[in-house]
Amino acid sequence: MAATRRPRPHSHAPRALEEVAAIRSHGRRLTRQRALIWDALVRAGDRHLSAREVADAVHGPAPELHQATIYRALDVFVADGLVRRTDFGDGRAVYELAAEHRHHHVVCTSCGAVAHVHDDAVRPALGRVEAESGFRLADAELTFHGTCAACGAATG
Amino acid sequence: MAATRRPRPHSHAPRALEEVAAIRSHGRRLTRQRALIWDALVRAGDRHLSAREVADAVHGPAPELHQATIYRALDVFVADGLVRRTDFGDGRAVYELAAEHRHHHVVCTSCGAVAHVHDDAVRPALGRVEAESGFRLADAELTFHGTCAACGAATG
DNA sequence: ATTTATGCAAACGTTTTGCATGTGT
DNA sequence: ACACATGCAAAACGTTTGCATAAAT
Repeated sequence: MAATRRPRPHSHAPRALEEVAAIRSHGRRLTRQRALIWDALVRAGDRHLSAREVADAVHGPAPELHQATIYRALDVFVADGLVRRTDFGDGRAVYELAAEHRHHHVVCTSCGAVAHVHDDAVRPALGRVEAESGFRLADAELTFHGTCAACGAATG
Repeated sequence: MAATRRPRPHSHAPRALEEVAAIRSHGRRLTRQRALIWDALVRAGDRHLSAREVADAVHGPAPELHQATIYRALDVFVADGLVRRTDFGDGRAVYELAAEHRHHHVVCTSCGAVAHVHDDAVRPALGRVEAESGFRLADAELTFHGTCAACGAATG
């Protein structure tokens, strides 16, 4: 399959030292693949990416980078607290840098659109839920499901 | 909502006419399989069941009842508004009668335990989220993720 | 040198689908 | 009689895993 694949000598944008440090934070090894995956998340900013979208972003520079490697890298990042994983519960799960501001999501059950919600709109409720359930929700992220304005107008 | 709210006996009574009517509500056909699946949900009360648990419950009386049929029946019930489906976002999805009181769930990310949360603990937040996002969350159900008391104690 | 990470393929569990047969209405 | 529902097997889906190889420390 891969005829001539030569290992690119450390490619394009100079990676910031802090990012390297972050990946290495828990004694992990800095590999070309992890750097690429990390870069994809950095470039995405506060737009979360699915595992598939990470693959798309990364397959330009490294077409042979396997999806399994992406899952493993993302798992590591999540385990190290560098990346946040959100499962929308409709078959989609997405990843974004933990450094982004904490926020919550609203997903349109009709068209799948996703919007962000500020934490302060939600925090008081978290306290009440903690009190009632005895669970700790310290850094909980919520995913709301509803109907977006566009779909509401169309259907309603 | 039913006009006459009879105190639901915990036991499973002979199939009530209202239940038959419910299944038929949208011109659906009342089949043996659907009746069994429905009964499983009724017997479960406010304990939600996974698709697999419905299968287990139903395979006593009808061992040949195929899992695909269960998914199709549950889809129909959900489409007709008789059953509520909740996807916990950790690979588990569960079903319960829509007639049960509306409530929300807290899932322990460590052990998977699930607790219920009353709607009034949460409703004010829903309004704020609606305002901020422009989404409509009328009958939204939330799934919170956190650490249950037992796991919190164990881990520190 | 040692340990960890990768590529690959294969396995996984859940859900969906095409099609022939069977059943409620 | 007819449309609809079922059983079955097979496929789709996203994700995980075992293992030999490769690369980072």
